[in-house]
Amino acid sequence: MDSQNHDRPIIVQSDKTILLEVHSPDFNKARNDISGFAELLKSPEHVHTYKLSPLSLWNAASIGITADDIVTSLQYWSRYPVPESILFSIRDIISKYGLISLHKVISEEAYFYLYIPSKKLNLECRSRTKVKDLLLPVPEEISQSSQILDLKPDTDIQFGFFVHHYNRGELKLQLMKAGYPVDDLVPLKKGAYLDISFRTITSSGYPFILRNYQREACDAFIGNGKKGFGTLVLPCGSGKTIIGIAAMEAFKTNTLIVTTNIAAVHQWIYELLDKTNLTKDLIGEYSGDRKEILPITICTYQILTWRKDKESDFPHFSIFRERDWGLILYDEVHVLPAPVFKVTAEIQALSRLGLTATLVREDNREDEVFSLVGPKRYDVPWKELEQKGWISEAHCYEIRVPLKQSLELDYAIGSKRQKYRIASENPIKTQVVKQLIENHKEDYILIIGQYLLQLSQLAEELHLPLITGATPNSKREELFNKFRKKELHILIVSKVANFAIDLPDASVAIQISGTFGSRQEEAQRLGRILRPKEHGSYFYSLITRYTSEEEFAANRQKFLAEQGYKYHIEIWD
DNA sequence: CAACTTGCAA
DNA sequence: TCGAGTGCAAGTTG
Repeated sequence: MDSQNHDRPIIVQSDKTILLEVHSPDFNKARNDISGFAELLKSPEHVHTYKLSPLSLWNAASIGITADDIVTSLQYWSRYPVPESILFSIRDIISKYGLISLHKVISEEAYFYLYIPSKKLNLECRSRTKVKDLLLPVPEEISQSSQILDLKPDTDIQFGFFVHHYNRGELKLQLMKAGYPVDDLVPLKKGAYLDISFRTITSSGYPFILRNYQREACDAFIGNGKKGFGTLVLPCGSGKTIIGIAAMEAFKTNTLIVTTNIAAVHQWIYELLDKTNLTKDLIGEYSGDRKEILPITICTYQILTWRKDKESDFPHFSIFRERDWGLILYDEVHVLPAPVFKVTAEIQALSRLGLTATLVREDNREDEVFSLVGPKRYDVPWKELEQKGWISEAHCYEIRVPLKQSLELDYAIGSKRQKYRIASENPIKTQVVKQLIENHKEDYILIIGQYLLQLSQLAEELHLPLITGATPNSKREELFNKFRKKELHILIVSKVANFAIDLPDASVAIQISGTFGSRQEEAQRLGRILRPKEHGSYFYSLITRYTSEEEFAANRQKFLAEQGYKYHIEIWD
């Protein structure tokens, strides 16, 4: 073995994990390479773990990274020889990408042709019931490849099948689960024309120009040879909405935008009015309050999936048919609910763009997003954004606090859940909060917590205003405005912080208790709170030492590290 | 009929 | 599992 390899930063193991040494001088370069084709599993202080999965490899393949590129990169950074089985597996998985393809049949509307290159693959498809059920024999009158669009002349079509157009999504999903992601080459429907273009000066009076990476992301989606569907992964604060609007400008068509909540609906409307030539009469809100369907319509995922009871169908799905849409935008596509996938015929026929900060889903359904919305087309390199000053450095501190002595007995005898709650509500945290407030006298601070009781006690003790779900909108706005006008510089907020888009900007966030639930979402919202600041942002997480709270904290680190945050651990005595 | 409150779902 | 929060619809009120 070559001894000079010893300062290389990664170790590739035969279980498909990659270990990356954080303190290596090549850490950043190696990480930028690896993250293009491997998923981050965990990221504690010294060694980060990545994994090569079919999905991560196919995402890489979809933006033109080849098996050779990946092999070269692994061998370049690897300390020890890369296991032969890994190299084989990478080539094998990548070779399956786009092996099977879906085509339009000339003068045939109801069926598509599924191209399968070999007898062996044909048998493999037929051996899987869920795939087989969707396949139909190719009728005899279709005997030549010239009757099928986008096939090379004289391609052997004997191993292929016919597929009903409404099974388009389901078929892609099932074949992806079988290990063969389909290359969907059926031309997408063009929607009705709509004149939409960016203003050079926004309505609010600022000059507006698309940033380079925003243009690049948009081009990666619509550009040369792209198929008009896919997902863009963008860090928080990089201007997802703007990139979505750039795609709309390029398509110039009736567009349906699906978002997570009402606040986001309003945010989109605001941005569209501010930055494009679109007028109010062209932009509709389809929500519980209003049911407008206009050339640009924005709705929530929830209204789409609403139904009277489990037996009835989804009445609002009709929105997909009510206009001649040409583009569907999925905001925060990683939360796309399963039922929306069911309207596959309508959705699969249209151009579609997913926007997200992370492709990770806690239910492991990211493969469904991949096959039904589209693969990752662009990943904004956050390091570059940081260098160019579009996003600022964020410092994360985990402060470990001892448990208050009088609670030790309760903790010892409590159930798992009680333990977690006792640790979370540890009153010693209050002292730390006081100290942090002292340290950040000049900064704007949000204190975030999970339990209302804990929050209201803290609010009372420190004489600070508190916002929870029960706080009426008028009161929220009043406090937010004071905060924005700098009349107020500390605010305590409950889980509303997870959802409210209009949360004011702060440069410091102190989390005094966190949720068991979706950590990925939490990290994402925190990313939103900590928007770029001149002197960087600070995020403090208070954790009670030697309690179950530490496990939760360890798990969350990876999401923060994924966002590119640096992480420090401090002990409080 | 707009502005609420209430109950439900996921 | 629980706690807190959301959005939707339908009912109630001035």
